[in-house]
Amino acid sequence: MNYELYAEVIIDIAHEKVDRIFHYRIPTPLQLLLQVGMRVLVPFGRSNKKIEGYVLGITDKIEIASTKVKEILQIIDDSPILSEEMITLSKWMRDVYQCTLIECFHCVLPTGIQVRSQWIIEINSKTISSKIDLSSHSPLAQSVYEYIKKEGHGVPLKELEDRFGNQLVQVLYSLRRDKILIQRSVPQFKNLSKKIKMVSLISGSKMEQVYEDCRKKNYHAQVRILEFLLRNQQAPLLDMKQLLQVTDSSFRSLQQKGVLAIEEIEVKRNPDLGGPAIKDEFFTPTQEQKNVLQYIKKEMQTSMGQTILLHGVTGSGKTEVYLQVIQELLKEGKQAIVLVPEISLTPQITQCFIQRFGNQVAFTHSKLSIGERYDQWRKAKEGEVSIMVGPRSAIFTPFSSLGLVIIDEEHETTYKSDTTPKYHAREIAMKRCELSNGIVILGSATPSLESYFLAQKGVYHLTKMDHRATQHSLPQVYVVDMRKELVNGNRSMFSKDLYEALESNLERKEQTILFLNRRGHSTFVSCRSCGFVLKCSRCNISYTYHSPYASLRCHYCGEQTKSPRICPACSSSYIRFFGVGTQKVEEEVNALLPQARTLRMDLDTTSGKHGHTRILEQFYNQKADILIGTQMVAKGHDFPNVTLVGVLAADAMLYMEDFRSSERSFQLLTQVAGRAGRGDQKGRVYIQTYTPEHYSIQTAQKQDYEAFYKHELLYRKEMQYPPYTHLYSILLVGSKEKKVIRTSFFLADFLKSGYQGEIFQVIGPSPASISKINNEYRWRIMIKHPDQTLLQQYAYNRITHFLQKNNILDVQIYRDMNPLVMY
DNA sequence: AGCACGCCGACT
DNA sequence: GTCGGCGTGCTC
Repeated sequence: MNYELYAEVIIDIAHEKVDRIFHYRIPTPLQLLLQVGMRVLVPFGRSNKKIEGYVLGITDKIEIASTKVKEILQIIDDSPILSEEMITLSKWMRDVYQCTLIECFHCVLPTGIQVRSQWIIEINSKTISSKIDLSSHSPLAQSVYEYIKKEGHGVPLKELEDRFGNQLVQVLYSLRRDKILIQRSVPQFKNLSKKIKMVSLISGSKMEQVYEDCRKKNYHAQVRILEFLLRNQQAPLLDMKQLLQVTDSSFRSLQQKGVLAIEEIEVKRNPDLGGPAIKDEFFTPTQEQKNVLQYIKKEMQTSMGQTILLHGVTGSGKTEVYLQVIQELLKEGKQAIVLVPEISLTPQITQCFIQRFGNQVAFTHSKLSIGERYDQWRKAKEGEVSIMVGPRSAIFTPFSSLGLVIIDEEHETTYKSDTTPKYHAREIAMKRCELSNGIVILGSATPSLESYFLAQKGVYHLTKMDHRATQHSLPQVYVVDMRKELVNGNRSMFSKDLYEALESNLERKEQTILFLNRRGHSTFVSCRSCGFVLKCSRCNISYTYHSPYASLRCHYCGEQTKSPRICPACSSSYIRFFGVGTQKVEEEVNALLPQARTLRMDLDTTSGKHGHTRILEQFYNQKADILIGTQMVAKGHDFPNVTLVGVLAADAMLYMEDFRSSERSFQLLTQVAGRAGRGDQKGRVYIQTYTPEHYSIQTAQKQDYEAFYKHELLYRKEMQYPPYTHLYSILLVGSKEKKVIRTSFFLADFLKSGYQGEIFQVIGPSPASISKINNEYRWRIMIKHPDQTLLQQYAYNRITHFLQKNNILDVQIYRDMNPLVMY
């Protein structure tokens, strides 16, 4: 049977205009091999550039002229990279997040596998050299030609561009038109898998002879190798060299004698988790945990596709519940994904899973290399593991029968992607579990308002744990009014109470965490003479002063300059530093309590692969008394000897222009407070604030989620914010300010005038809260409507229409359904 | 997106 | 009269 078959291919170019199926003829030898979900290499466009594509279907009829159809060049992998389920999920994502299908594929697949091709320019061998006439070409063309000729082979276009500058394009065009040069597209395949050399014996009678021979001649190294292999059959070459203290030459000579084989085999990497080692304890569940477990197990059997919100106070032992639920799930031969905000910050929870389930667990995190992550992904795909622990992106782990997704600390904003598609891991989890009949467990001590609201309405099922699993109750929380400290003449960053607590904690040899949500030394630098504030030249944001090297840094674009001694505006020398950051806190602690050993943990001290681990390990092993840090110290750590937590400036995030700022503050305060008193001693928490009456602080002090929830919900209802409505955010970005502004107004008017019947509230345009980043101006438009689907559709239709009608140049338009952070 | 081709102004 | 700028349109 020999008839034409065509593949329906999505081309790997992220643009709406090519976000559709292209047909390619399947060459006969590939017809039996090609499957849906595979990657193929295809020629694309007028220049037949070799581009990778994804096969979404195989068909025998096409509606376009068959003369236009090109042929698949080759299959890239030996099996489909996308399962049917992942294709379905990607298509759903494309519709919901309003992006291209290829962007969804990139999101669903591990990074670094993409095949990109390079242009190679070479001399056209079909043109006889005597006939080449360069006289009509420019001198530049002649030197380009000479250069390629001298190289003797094709030269990458990039190399020519670097060498000959921007006039090259025209020159190449005319040389190619005259058939003197040709360009060739060369794909660059990446090999992410790791190969190691494996040594093994070749069985046969020769072996004994060689062994005896080596012994007689006192070839100790070779004897050791042979004896080792007789015991172990095979082993990695590198390990053997180290273990037996032998060199390559011994292996080579054994290889020559024909008794030893060295072959390259593919291995999957086992990355380091890092973090302090913890002891494995199997907890007998408390009564509360038992109840929750029973509840979840019942749900697992009866209501598939369900989402359960597990609201458990800090220290209530959610991890143990997760572990036992998974235990149950594994019995059924299903797999689980466990999402955590960021593993390199909290390796402990991951360790719990590894200790309990051993090599059935794979994990990923941001500090793994691309190859390491790729191997973890393949372990899941090939069924070697049943549990994946990781951040947001781990939600796309390719398990074949996903039974459970756990999202720990579900309120964390890191679960929302900040690049297209702007998905929330919770939404993906729910969709995947709908497709595979699994259940989702959202766990948090401080659930997001949206989730709790849905749980109250019965959309999610709610289950609670109100008590700590250890014998000790929640820590005692004190709110300190910093206004009174000021009145009493205390101008230091520590209140009297916190300072005394710090001192006594030091004496008792108990540990302390000091939390401040700002890194650097001083948060802004200004001139006291003229009021000039030093700002980043590329961003509309003030510089942060960093004390080592007296540098000014922009926390948005990373720009760094030396701190000036005189004011750039008025030349006075009254440059002063304001606002406290973690560096300054550390300095102050060292000055006031010189006997205290301090550690600082923020973005500046945690660079490198094991940056976090080093600090956490030191603190865990009590090599320091006080840990000073930003957000990262607040999250999920378990330090039994910490009995005191100080929050230096609780107001810092309370008054940002984001309707979620109260919620963020409450969550953060509750989480930090939860770090205290996790061991045998009762914990104390001091919250320093200038607005002690604020409900976020009041409710956090009492650790009263319900009270906070009720108060915040009223505010949201009054202001018509989520969860009572949905927001659609449009961000316009470009380097030409006037164009960005004009387009913003134009688009806003277009959105305001487009609806019939339904009313869509359009807010803006207005400058984004950071109105310039990296020399790009940012404006924002919001649309509000209570119905998410209607809002989504309206925004999509109007924007699409707008883009069709107007040719928008120099302005990028980013959209986000229900943004979590207001930029 | 990324490429090729086309149409127009600033030069020999 | 040509070179080289960018605008325009297409991609199985």
